[in-house]
Amino acid sequence: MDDFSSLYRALRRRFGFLNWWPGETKDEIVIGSILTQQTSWANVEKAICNLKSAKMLSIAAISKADLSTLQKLVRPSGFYRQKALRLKGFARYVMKKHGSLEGMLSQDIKTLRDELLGINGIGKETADSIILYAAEKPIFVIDAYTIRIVERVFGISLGYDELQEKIERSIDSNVELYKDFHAQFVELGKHYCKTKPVCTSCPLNKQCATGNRYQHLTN
DNA sequence: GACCAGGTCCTTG
DNA sequence: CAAGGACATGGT
Repeated sequence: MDDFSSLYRALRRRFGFLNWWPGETKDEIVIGSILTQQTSWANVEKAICNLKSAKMLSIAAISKADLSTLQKLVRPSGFYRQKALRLKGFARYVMKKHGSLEGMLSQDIKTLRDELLGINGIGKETADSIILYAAEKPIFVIDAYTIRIVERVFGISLGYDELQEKIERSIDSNVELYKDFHAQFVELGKHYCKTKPVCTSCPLNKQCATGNRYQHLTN
């Protein structure tokens, strides 16, 4: 019953092609992936806008930035002391080790992922977001919504690595598909799958659907 | 005022 | 390994 291709088609019909991070620079995508940790995108945009105005929307600029200046610029995105530190730490690491962001991103997936996970402030989701959206290499990004939705729709409860492996085995290994499917999970989650333990209004609950748990999406 | 957001890290049991 | 707290601003 775990037909991810079918779920994707249903979501795609319901929400359209979402196209996250279209035509942005790799620097902006990476910076955004750190700023968006546990934070609404609207707030992240404010911080990105501040960085852009200050000409600090690049890894090279951030690597040389003054910490308190960085804190002020990213403040709207929340956890601003922590994020300023993470951003600067990441940027300094990249410039020192690779000389440029592109240098780091051009490595193969496994090397890149292991390296990213060793940097403070970069966990699995952020590492995978950077690999998928900035490096544009096929790795499926799992987030809290993905885990919750899969629990409700398919009734299976898996951890990050297991679910990632399962989804990657279930659909084509395609960067554009991975990007959009991940975005679709988040979009669906924002509509129907908030964190409340009991979500009676959620159409994804088992009792809300019969055979096809996401039939309502296709109507 | 309560709840939540496109997580991660650190400490405990 | 699972659970719980800290980190913080802004929208509903």
